[in-house]
Formats: sequence, structure tokens, C-alpha cells
Amino acid sequence: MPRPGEAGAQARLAVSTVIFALSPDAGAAAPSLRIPLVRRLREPGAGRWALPGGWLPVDEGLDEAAGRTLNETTGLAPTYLEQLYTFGAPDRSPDERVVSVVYWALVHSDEVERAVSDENVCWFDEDDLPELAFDHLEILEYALWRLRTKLQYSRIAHALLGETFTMAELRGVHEAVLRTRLDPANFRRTMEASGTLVDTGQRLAGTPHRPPALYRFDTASARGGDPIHHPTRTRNAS
Amino acid sequence: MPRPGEAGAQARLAVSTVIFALSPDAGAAAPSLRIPLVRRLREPGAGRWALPGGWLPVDEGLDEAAGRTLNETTGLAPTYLEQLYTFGAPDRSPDERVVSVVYWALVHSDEVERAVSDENVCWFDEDDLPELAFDHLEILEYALWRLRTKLQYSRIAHALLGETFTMAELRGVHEAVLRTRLDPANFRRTMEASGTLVDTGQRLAGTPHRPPALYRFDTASARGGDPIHHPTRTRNAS
DNA sequence: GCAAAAGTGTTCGCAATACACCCATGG
DNA sequence: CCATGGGTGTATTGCGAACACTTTTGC
Repeated sequence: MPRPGEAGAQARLAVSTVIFALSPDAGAAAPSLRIPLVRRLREPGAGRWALPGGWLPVDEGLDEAAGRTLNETTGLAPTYLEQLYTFGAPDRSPDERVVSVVYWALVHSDEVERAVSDENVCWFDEDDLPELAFDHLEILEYALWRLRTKLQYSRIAHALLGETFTMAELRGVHEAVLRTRLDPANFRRTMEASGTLVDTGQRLAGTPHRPPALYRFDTASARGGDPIHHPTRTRNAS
Repeated sequence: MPRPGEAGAQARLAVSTVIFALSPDAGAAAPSLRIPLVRRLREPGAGRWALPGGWLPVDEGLDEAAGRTLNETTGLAPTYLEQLYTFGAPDRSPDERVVSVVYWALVHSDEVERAVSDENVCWFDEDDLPELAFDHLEILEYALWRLRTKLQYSRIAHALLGETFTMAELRGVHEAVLRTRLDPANFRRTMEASGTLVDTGQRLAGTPHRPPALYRFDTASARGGDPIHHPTRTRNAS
């Protein structure tokens, strides 16, 4: 780290979060990804939609800031939170130099129903996005890429569902995120082989057909393919 | 992005880089990874060794700042440069709040010989590191993890070699980084199948045995497994 | 010709795919 | 009993690991 002193002009540090959830009609049909955005009230970019975020307070950690602003704007607690990338091109904001540390998060679908949504905070479907401020579209697409990539080698889909779920629901998440059809038989085997699912023994009644088994995610075997290391992966609301 | 105004106390933004190169005796024996560090002259952490870096100038991009400080401290140009992670725990620096955007880089082994090395800039072997300042050991270990992980699904080992190289040299890089023995036969096939190698037609004479073929990296087919997107992956010195 | 590395061929086992087939429930 | 999704069994394929084998040089 360099020496202090010689203050000079400095870039401002912001923390933003790309939040993913499933469309509320999770049980029925094919669910789709939804992202909450906030309407910018001031210049630059007033009127446009932007990622939730804020300036970084001096005494707050990056993860905490991401989780806090997520909670403040949506009223939700993330079930998964991870740093995405830091964007800092000199011209990404017209007026002043802003460097944004961006996180991405997943929230439980059963929480989405009681999420904040008003004229200034609105949830948009993945392929029905409004015009975004600054470079936020680029950021969002990068977050989508990361979500899709990570879903294929890590077990994070459960973070978009509730406490328990059927195999078909879990498959539905993968299909929605990856935008593909998956073979039910092979998907089941792959998931069972991963060792991250626990059969609750319960079955979901009320379906017009054979009642499916309900599974729970095994947090103990939640082997992060990531570093051993590093910050909080999951946290609660403040 | 939040509104300007309400300045208040702000964290300071630094950019640091973890630089990897092979030990100069690349041809012979088993090469090892080396990392240049700079000695801190001032408090906090005076006397200890730290990653090369500096405060981020207001008008300079993150990638440019990483490449520049790399060049200033080592005299080298990176053949590979990528953002690693942003570290920002409130207590990682004792005096003031510092957020560090950290990059990692690979440099050609044939450039290492003319690298700067004096009493304040010194290259350390991967498993002979001195005591590091701040959280730089944690950062370095994370960078090592990323290098090892990425080597297995991306073709970046060539960035540690010169313009042309033998199959054995390329394998030596993988073995040094991954710290494993690799089967020469299977390694060859895997590399040839990747389509990133071009046989120059030349052969390396002077070996005590059958002269091996010299290969070149095919920059055209350098498919980044990464985003389509995003900043410069390779750049020259300023 | 002999040692040693370069380079080729062959086999094995695993895991993902494709797809045929039985099971259980509501209507 | 039938339509439909839940759930199981099985053949095929592609790829990486293991390893036997041939080739080419310096000495």
C-alpha cells in the first residue's frame, strides 16, 4: 500500500449489487429471472434506472455495504452474496470519477413476494429491461454471465428457491437461468450425485399427478468450489 | 450510482498487482514461481515487503494503473493482466481506510532477466516468502489459487514463457504451477487438441537427446473462457 | 549401441447424454 | 382407466488417466 499524504484529487467509491430472483409464479410454468432496479432522481442520468447501491461509508466493509444497500432498497436479505468485479473506467460517470465495487446476490423466491416495489424501486424481467444509466447494462450482463457460468459447476440454484423444493422446481431454476431444456432423469442423477441434496421424506401433495419428494439443501456439504478463503458468502439482513 | 455532494470521510483507493514469473533457469530442472515485492519505507508496516502498487490517480483507468505500477516497479510489461479482487475490510490498514483493487499478471520468462531487482525491489520464490505487510499474504494466496484454477481450464501458461517453446517447457510450467507431475503423452494430446498451439516447424538443437519441436501460441484462437466483454487482457508497457 | 527424452497407440473407467420404461396420483 | 409428470434402468459416447511402445538424437 502506498504512503499517505499528498492527498490530491481522488475517485469516489461506490458499492452496487446486481440482485437476482425468480418470478413469483415459481411453481407454475417456466419461471424467469427478475432484477430490481432503482430510478435515479438526480443528474447525471436522472429518470433512468440503475443498480441499487450507494457510496461506501468509511467504517463499513464492502460485503456489509452491499448487503445493507440490498436490504434498504428491496427489504430483502440475500441468501447468496459475492463480489463480481470493480468497474473504474475514468469516463463511466460524466461528472466525476466513480469507481464501483459491484456485488451480485441471489434471494429466496418466497421472500420476493414481500419485496419492496414502488415507483422508484421496480423489478424487471431479464429480457424486458429498461434503459439503464451509465455502464450498468454492461455490468448486468456480466453478472448474468457469471450466474450462468457458476450455476454449471457450483450448486447455487437452491439460493433462488425456498427452504424446501421439489426436483422439478430445482430443475426449473436451472432451465430458467441457462435458458435450456434439461433431461429430468439425468438432472436428477447429477444432483443426487453431488451430495448437496437431502430428502426430507415429505412429499408435496395437491399436484394433479404423482406427488414429488421435497428436498432440502445440505448446508454442511456446501463445498465452495471457490477459495477456502474470503469474505462472507451468506449473510442476514441487518 | 449515488448522488454527489455530502462528501464526508472517504476511503482511499489503491491499485496493487500480484506478478508471477518463472525462475530464470527455465530450461533446466523444475522451474518455480517467483513474485516481485517492494520494501515499505514508511509506516505503517515499514521494513516489511508488500505488493507493488500505488494510489489510483483520478484520471487513470484501473487496468492502466495496474500495468503502469507493474512497469514502474519491475521494468517489465505484462503478457497477461486481469483483475483479481477488491479488498476493503475496514481494519486492513491500521491508520486509514484503504480499499485496494488488486490485479494479477504474468510476465515472459525471457524478460525476467532484465527485471529490476535492488534492495527495495526483490523477487521471492513462491515458497520462500518474507513476512508481508497488511493482508498481502492473504491476497497473494488468493492470486495463487486463481492462477492454479485458471490454468486448468484456460490456456495461459504460454504467458510465462517466451515467444517459442517446447512441449516439455510448457509442461514444466503446468507442473510448476500446479505442483504435480503430468503425463507427457496425455499433456501433449490435451494441448494439441486445444488448438492454441502452432508448430513452428523448427526444432531445438543442442539437447542431449532427440530434438523437440518448437511451438508458438496461436493468438487468433485465444478464446477467452471468460466474458466476451471486459477490459484489456494484454497490454504493453507505457 | 545405449541412455534418455520425444512422440504415438491402446485400453480402461468415469461421467454426461439419450431414451425406453415403470410408478403413482387426480380426474 | 387414462393422462401426466415423478422416478428408475440401460445403452452409447466422449474424454481424460494409465501405460506400453516406437523414434531420434548425443555420446
